[in-house]
Amino acid sequence: MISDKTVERLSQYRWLLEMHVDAQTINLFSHQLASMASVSPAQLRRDLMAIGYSGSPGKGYMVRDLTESIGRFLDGSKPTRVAVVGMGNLGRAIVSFLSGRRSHLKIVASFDTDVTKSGRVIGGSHCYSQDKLEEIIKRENISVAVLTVPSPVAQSVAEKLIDAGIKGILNYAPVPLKVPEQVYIENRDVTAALEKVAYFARQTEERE
Amino acid sequence: MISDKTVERLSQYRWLLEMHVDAQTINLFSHQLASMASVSPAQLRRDLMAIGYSGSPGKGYMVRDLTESIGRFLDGSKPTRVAVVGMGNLGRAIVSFLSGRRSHLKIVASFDTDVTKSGRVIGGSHCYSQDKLEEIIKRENISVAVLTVPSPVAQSVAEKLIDAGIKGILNYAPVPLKVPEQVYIENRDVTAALEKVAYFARQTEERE
DNA sequence: TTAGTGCTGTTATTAATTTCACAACACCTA
DNA sequence: TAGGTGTTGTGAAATTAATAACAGCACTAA
Ligand SMILES: NC(=O)c1ccc[n+]([C@@H]2O[C@H](COP(=O)([O-])OP(=O)(O)OC[C@H]3O[C@@H](n4cnc5c(N)ncnc54)[C@H](O)[C@@H]3O)[C@@H](O)[C@H]2O)c1
Ligand SMILES: NC(=O)c1ccc[n+]([C@@H]2O[C@H](COP(=O)([O-])OP(=O)(O)OC[C@H]3O[C@@H](n4cnc5c(N)ncnc54)[C@H](O)[C@@H]3O)[C@@H](O)[C@H]2O)c1
Repeated sequence: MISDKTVERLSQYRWLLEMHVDAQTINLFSHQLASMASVSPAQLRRDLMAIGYSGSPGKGYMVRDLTESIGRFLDGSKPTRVAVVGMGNLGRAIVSFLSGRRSHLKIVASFDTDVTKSGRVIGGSHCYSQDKLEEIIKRENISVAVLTVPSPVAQSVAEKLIDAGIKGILNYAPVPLKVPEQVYIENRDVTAALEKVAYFARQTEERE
Repeated sequence: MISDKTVERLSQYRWLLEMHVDAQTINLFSHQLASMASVSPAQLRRDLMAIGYSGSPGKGYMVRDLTESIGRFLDGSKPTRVAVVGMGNLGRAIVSFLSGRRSHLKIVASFDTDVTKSGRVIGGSHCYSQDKLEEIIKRENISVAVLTVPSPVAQSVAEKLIDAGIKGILNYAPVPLKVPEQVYIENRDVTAALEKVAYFARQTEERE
């Protein structure tokens, strides 16, 4: 089984390969890509070992080939269909950011209880009323949701999503969701992240 | 030295204590708070040990007291002054979300190169022109920055921030910043997070 | 061809983090 | 008082993650 951390780093390696390697570079050494990603060369080689990719000594890794290998591993055969639930400030920012990006992550719908938001097209995808949630998720075969609703309703909305068949949730509400273990949850609590940064920033200040 | 993970969990414990514990509850057992946070009781006890807090057997932890202990540990003596750089969709969402929250994290300024954004008050804090960055950061004694600028400029903006004296950065641009090691960086790459969720969601789908 | 160089893949080692397990303690009840 | 129950704090064990180390290969140059 492959780890959490490894998957996240693979995603980053691919992004670097696609965005930060110029077209004429056809191969790269582990220390080069590792340094772009701020990880150790050993770590990078180990991550690639996990997906069964091999470079060649003296030659390194073929950029095109490696990019595709990571893609095959991360993306699977068909695009992942994604919904964003809660089209407030954050939800809209995420939709507009992700729309028309990576073709294998498709934002196909969004949901909101607020009638001034639902029924419109926001950031390139249709925003539906929350009542339609189960229907649309099943019909559109959506497997992943981004949850950006106010925290008091996050748990109950998550349960509706899971009942409707969602298999993974990227949760921005600062509540640790309680879900059955087959559902994968990734929590992104902004306040906790900022408090962490503030704590360590103060540590370095005080060390002076 | 206290770990990364522990600090993040402490922040979460505090949030739960403040928001999810009703006023008449005066004490809690480790298994109760642990279950709210979805961690093991042993983990919780160990985290509290790290900050030198002690409960009492049979009684558990005093809610008020524990909340304050975590606060003393995380917050330090004075509020942390924070700036948001790049007032696009995401920057504005974060500012409006954080303004008027936790009093020890103060958003005191924001910055943008776009003249239609700078010079105004956005989400309760003044948005300055990017030219003023160094001046304001020094004058306002800002130690932490949230970075929400387009990724091609993220590295150069980060360097300006560090020159101006910033000690910690919460980075939303999907580039791994290269910075001197005294500066604490927390990367929040939305795409990588979503790809990770999509990957594990697919795993559970295929396991069926 | 042969020796040399510099890389990869993988095993071994070390480090970090989490969980286990249990003595010691507080409190309740009789 | 004494015995029972249920919790904490923490050393030890287990697990997980990261780093180091190195054999072996590919290529170069003489
Ligand atoms: N804005 C940020 O930067 C930010 C940062 C961190 C965390 N968050 C969290 O993300 C969540 C949303 O933040 P926001 O700033 O976008 O808030 P917001 O109030 O702007 O948006 C919330 C949206 O959810 C909708 N909504 C409410 N109940 C709903 C339901 N039951 N089903 C579907 N939609 C529902 C509302 O109509 C609204 O449009 C909150 O939990 C917040 O704590 C936001
Ligand atoms: N919107 C999202 O949900 C989201 C999610 C993940 C990551 N991101 C990342 O966050 C960043 C911002 O995203 P966004 O959607 O808010 O984009 P955006 O284009 O809406 O906002 C970017 C803002 O930065 C400003 N800017 C440009 N150059 C600047 C400079 N040198 N100094 C200061 N300000 C500058 C622009 O004027 C603009 O207001 C991007 O790197 C993006 O990849 C956004």
